[in-house]
Amino acid sequence: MDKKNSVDQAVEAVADLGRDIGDYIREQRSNAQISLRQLAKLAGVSNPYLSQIERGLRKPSAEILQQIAKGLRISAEALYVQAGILEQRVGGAVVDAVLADTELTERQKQVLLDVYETFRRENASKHSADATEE
Amino acid sequence: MDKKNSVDQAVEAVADLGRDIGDYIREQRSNAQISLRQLAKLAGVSNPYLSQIERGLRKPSAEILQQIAKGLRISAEALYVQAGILEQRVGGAVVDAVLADTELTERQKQVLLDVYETFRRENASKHSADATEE
DNA sequence: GCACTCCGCTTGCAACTGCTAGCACAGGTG
DNA sequence: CACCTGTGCTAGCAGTTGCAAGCGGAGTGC
Repeated sequence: MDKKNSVDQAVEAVADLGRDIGDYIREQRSNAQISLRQLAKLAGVSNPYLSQIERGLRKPSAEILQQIAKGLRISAEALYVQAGILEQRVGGAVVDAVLADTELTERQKQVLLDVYETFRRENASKHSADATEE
Repeated sequence: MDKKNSVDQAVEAVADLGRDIGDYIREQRSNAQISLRQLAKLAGVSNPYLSQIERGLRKPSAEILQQIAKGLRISAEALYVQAGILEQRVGGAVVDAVLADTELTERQKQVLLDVYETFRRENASKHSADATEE
């Protein structure tokens, strides 16, 4: 019984993953205000396939994600993260990378990290404001 | 004739890509001094398939690469770069981290990377000036 | 000789990926 | 009305991916 529930949950989790990347792509496409066919053309993939991806029916390869990212004018990495291919390391991948960068002075590092934190704060408060309005 | 040569070259280029990741995996495995079967077991993929990958006969998905990376105890990103899924960007770690950060908008990412590149350019010219004095 | 373990590889197959042809619907034009 | 363009989706298919079963070879111990 417990094992069955565990398998069911795993299946649902996988299905959710497909929906995650599909929802994300649809959202970005909506933000860009282009139709499914337009994005498919920009990305160089077939529009039925893009439709299936958005609805979580198919799981695209990294190459297809790369093409979709190009069509959306966003980084492929962002799509990889949504697809679970690339890890989004919480709390500090950017911080770590900046601090470790030997081509920057310490002062420049601080400036960069200040800008980064400012952006993050802006996005966090905008996110809270959205939640408050709803 | 020209078109045929162009197609041939494209085919060879694709085959080379397969050999690139395959050679790289074999090399890492050799460094780790483990057999193909041992790595396959550690990675959780079938050993015939791993063999085919190493010989460039098959093109593994990102998920399989992730598993192989785990078995080799190396980062998945290193394999993605070899497979052409991920770009190895100049100034890599910072750029990669910024692009993959889902808490930033695409515009903020560009701003941050612009600042970063500006700093690096400053340091590069300062570095050249130092070299000239020496 | 035999049986066993390890090695890397071949083969055939099921499931999956990405595509083409085409559908139904909505809106606009003459 | 017919025709056109645009929209997102269905269905069937060819090619690809990843696997299991099994092979031949090498080495070891009885």
